[in-house]
Amino acid sequence: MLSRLFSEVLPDVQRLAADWAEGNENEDDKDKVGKHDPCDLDDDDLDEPLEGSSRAESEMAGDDDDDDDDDEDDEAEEECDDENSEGKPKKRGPKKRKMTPARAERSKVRRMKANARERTRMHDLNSALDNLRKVVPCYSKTQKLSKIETLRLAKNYILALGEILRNGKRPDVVAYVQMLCKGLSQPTTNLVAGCLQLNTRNFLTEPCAEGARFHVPSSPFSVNPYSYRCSRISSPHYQPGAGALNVRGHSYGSGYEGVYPPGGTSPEYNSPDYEAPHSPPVCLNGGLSGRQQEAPETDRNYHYSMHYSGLTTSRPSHSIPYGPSGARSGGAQSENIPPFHDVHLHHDRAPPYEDLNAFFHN
DNA sequence: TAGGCCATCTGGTCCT
DNA sequence: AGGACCAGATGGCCTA
Repeated sequence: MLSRLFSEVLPDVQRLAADWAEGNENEDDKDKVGKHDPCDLDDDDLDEPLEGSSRAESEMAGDDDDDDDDDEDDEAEEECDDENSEGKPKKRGPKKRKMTPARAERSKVRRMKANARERTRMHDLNSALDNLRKVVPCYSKTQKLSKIETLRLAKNYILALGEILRNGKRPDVVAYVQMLCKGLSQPTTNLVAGCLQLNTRNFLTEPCAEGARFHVPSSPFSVNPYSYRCSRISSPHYQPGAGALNVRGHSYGSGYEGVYPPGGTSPEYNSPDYEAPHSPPVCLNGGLSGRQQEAPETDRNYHYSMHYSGLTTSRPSHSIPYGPSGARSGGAQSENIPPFHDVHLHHDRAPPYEDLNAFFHN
């Protein structure tokens, strides 16, 4: 793309540079305009066909003439003055400028450069959005949240974390899910809720033998799409290629219709086909990270071992209504969940939130 | 086929 | 003046 751009633009630029070097008072341009009275430019002048111009190019040439080639404009104005000095009344109002081939060419080059910049800008913006996707509670490399859903979820996520910090206590999972899903589309709501519900159940029901090492004791709402994915794959209901999540296309797999209630009423929804183990951001003890993507793999693993090893399983001390989701289906789900160390080893998220971590350990 | 999402082009506006 | 930013238009792709 860029090479094509350069190959197209560079010759023009070089030619323009050469034109410029020949002098601003390029007589060629004057000659080309010569048949027109510069002071009598009207719409017809702007409509003159441009060689090889598309509709866009024609429009571009027609409306870009207001800010380029002032030298030529000055020339035109000078000629106008000359004419006026001969007695003709001076025309008022904005002057319409002749779109000479050279001017059109320059305009074209400028437009192409602007397009390239705009593309780059949008790519940067999309990169930032991708980074944001990685730090919101649900992330998949293959099934991306839409832009708008990413932003909504991120906003809710920030608000939810702020709420947690403000209250200074572990959140109610149901309320947390509701807060997180506020304003999200139904598919995204299902996705997020599903992630949270399952992970909650996982953490609460995982045997201590396995969970002792990797449990997040004080994180009642740990979100880990990877375990989400694993639960699906390991589920007896899982069929490769069937019912895969498609956030963008809003296909979330059979049995995953409608909003998954915060209480968790679906004993066996088909988990979305998450492939990327990237997002445990709601795991305040170990998974919240905004910079992990820059961290090398070794650093990430280091962070995880820092946070997960040696932790002991403990239920949240206050009455969190895990009941419906956790109690009703947690056991069945957890049977199919691989040990969390399988998850975290694939995790590329470093948890640099020691402060927050410490806060929730107190 | 309709609808959602996206990339790109484009012109306008604002800022440096 | 040039670049950044923005929003509208357009067309492609994908899924239900």
